Amino acid sequence: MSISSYGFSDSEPERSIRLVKNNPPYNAACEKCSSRHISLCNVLDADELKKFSKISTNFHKNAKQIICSEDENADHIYNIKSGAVRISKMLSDGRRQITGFLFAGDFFGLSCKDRYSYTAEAITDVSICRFPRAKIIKSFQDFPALGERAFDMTRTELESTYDQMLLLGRKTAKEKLCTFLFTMWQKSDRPGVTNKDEVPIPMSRSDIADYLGLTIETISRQFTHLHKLGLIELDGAHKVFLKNPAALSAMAEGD
Amino acid sequence: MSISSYGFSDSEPERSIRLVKNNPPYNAACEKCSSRHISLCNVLDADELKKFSKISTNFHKNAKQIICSEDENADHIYNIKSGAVRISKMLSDGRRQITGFLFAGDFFGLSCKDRYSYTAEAITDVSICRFPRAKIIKSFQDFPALGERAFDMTRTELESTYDQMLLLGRKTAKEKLCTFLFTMWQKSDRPGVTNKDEVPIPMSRSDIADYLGLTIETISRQFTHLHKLGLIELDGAHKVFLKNPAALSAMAEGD
DNA sequence: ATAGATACTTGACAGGGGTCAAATTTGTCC
DNA sequence: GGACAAATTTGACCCCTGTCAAGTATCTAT
Repeated sequence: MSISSYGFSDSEPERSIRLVKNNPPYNAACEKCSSRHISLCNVLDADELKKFSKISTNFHKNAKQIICSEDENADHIYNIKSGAVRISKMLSDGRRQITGFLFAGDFFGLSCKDRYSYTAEAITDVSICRFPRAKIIKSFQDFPALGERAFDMTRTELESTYDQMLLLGRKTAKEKLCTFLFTMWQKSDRPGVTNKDEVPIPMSRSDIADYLGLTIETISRQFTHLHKLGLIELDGAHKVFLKNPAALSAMAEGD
Repeated sequence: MSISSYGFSDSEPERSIRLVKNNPPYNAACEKCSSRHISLCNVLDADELKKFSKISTNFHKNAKQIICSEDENADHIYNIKSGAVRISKMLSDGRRQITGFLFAGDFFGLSCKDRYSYTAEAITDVSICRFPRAKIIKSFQDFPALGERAFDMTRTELESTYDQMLLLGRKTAKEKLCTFLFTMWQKSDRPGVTNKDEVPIPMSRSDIADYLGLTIETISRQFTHLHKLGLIELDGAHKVFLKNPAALSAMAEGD
């Protein structure tokens, strides 16, 4: 079964279709977008945003729905307003590699070919805005700062993939999970997280395994191991408390 | 021993210093650059190239010399005119991951931070031109096509890192080496390679191992294994003949 | 609240690739 | 061209992580 058998248009919820139909002259949602300050468009002033918002469409996806699929026409760029998304590639026999987890403020889909080279799926319920590819590329010319911002974000993403390659190629299972947890902790000073030690883990063990190049059993064993070492506390499978972030970080680098 | 103890300035050969001193009003080398048609600057017309070439400096490095180091100030962008370069990151205990091999036409060093996040070393003798970071970013504004070209090349690089993450996280040793050899074969229709089956392998077994997340012993064993399967012939360690590229490609994907 | 499905954890065992060591080939420098 | 060093190959052995299986916890829907 190919993952591309689930097309975007098939899984498009009715809600977003209504939004498209009622699309105002400019997208009022942009002005009050909660992730605007950390998104691609944060370099635009009020006037520019007003113009830019005309090409934006908002929609929601429920957890587990596909946002775009490998080998599908790369017609849109997606910007996450809230929720978590996983980006993955698959081999023909079903082996999967998750190349990244994306959150509010992240964008994806700016392919260099005319087809997506990966699949994006909602981990949690997500709120997303998207832009037609041709129009956003035009916008990069109309608003050079926007193009520079997209370039910057792409370079940042590229550098983080280098770190992930070091992890995948050279770190042990324990180091991999420590790296993952510490990174999630660094990202977790967001609204909704009150406790400084608390790290919400929206994705499943299976997702973590496919992100770190391990199996779910190894992930589970390493969680248990870190717990026995006193480095973490678990409250269910999706909430972790880091008891010693510094030690975890050191362990992540093999020290 | 930190790799950053070898600074760029320490290993700068005298030859390139003379070149800097004799720098003409514009860099005549750009006009007749052999890698111009595949490089960053291939979007510039003759006039633009003349202006752009003023910020370029040419130099050579011998095999094994360091071009730039992790944590060093990211002052320059480097463009490879000929030869092969490896990009790597290291853990504190010496474990190394090579994130990519670069060849004529490739560029590197366009960091999003003020320090390089990786080390670049010459695998063969290399001919390189470089540009001060601040000036090339200015050039992206003066010549928008240049910025777009850099952005395109960065996105292409990003997509190839996704493939490499799939390889590192989910492929077997055999599949990894098949992928590597097939990719090198695809890149090898370059001047200097006459035989259609011939693939020059400039890098060492150690480099290949650190690129594929394996050890040199495993690389060596897999070379022997592929030879016994009749898929490759070896002429020394640095020249491979692909006897059946299609089968190798299928094996690279696990089919 | 209960039942079934799904997700996660734990255990037993095995194998792919790592480690250590030695032999062989290739490259380099007078 | 010969000698030494470096790189590569090959062999023996083992461990980390994967596989297979069973048990436990959590989630979802009535």
